[in-house]
Amino acid sequence: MTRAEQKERTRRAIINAAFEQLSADKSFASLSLREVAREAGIAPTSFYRHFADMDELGLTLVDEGGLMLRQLMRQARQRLINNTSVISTSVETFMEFIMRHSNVFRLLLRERSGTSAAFRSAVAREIQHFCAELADYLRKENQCSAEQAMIQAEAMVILVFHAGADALDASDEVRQKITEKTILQLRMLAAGSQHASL
Amino acid sequence: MTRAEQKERTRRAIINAAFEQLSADKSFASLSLREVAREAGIAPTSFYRHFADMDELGLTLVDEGGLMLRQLMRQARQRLINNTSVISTSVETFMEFIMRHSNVFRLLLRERSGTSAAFRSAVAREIQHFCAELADYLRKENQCSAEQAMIQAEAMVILVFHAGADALDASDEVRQKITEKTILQLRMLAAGSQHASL
DNA sequence: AAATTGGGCGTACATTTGTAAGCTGAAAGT
DNA sequence: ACTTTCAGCTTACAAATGTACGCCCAATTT
Repeated sequence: MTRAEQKERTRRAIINAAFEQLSADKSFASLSLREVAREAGIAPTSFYRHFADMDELGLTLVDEGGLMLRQLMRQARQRLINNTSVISTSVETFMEFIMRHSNVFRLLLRERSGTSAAFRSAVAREIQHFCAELADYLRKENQCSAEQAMIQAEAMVILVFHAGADALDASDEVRQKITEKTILQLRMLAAGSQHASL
Repeated sequence: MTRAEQKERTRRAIINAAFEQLSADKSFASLSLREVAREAGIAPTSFYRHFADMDELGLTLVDEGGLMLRQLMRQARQRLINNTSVISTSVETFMEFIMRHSNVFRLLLRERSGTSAAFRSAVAREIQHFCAELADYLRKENQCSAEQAMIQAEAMVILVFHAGADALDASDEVRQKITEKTILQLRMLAAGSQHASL
């Protein structure tokens, strides 16, 4: 095995260890370098061969999380071909995502309002991608102004994100309720955005 | 000075010290018992005379924060007498609140998706009060079903909260933009909720 | 073949943390 | 006047943390 390969491998081990330890009761901030190193199976000081500090690791995690989100979006758009309702398909796809990758979602959710400005803007950037693509879709669909579309898209993303946060801790049954509620909220927004007098 | 008075006084000192230390770069979770005690001007172990642990203090802070929120709501309703637009008055009042008590707002914002289930549900409860009162208002105003009103109210509160989070770090100018955007979003919701076919 | 590089390790240290144990002195109760 | 109560203090300790320093040895380069 080549040296670069091995290095990449332990780098992944660190990243995976970090994701692994994130949970409902464990935020990234409460993660210690030593804990991550332990989980990754390396000595604490070896951590520095890959990241300058925990912040650098954290930003990497946020980037990866954002990447996964964008993949999710593509997936949702593919589903649209076979399904008429944009809104319900999107919300349901999102719910599947947060269940499958709850740790990733929790990271983004928390660091969005976390203590590190770098983290906050990193998450904001990822969400912005999300909004921009949705706005683009809305503008084409509804033939409204780009600004109007963006404002609507942002509201939609906020609502869906929040619904995801609630759904994380909920039972299957409650999560279904939340999904329906969110769909209704998005439809309110969609209907209202068509109104001339705002 | 009576003994009970003195005890209450240091209790307040602890609470105030905790609020004082919350900031953009310091969450409650990253607050240590010793730090708070130092700021409050007492010995670390004296902390235990007032709270069993940091969690108990944190829940107290959340309660106080919720109380302040409800006071804010009353204030907004009083302003309504002299002003026609419910939505813009409410959003503007909210923005004033988060600027004046940014530490309090940050606490609620973060612990809403924090690592402690007790904190999360405490914050959720406070926000629920907010929603319930708003829903009541909407129901009377729009003569819609209680359920519909609640769904709309929740969406509104989520959007306003999120706008507040963005506004915290923003300049006066940007904050104004955010305020206008949020008002527009709420109007979309209000207009859309009147649509029969959802 | 020899020299260099670099990932991983063990040791070590200064800090910070939560909290246990026990003392003190003034307020409150008798 | 006495005893009791109790908020606050000092001291003490074990645990955990970030990270500096230097060694090792296999992959790479020369």
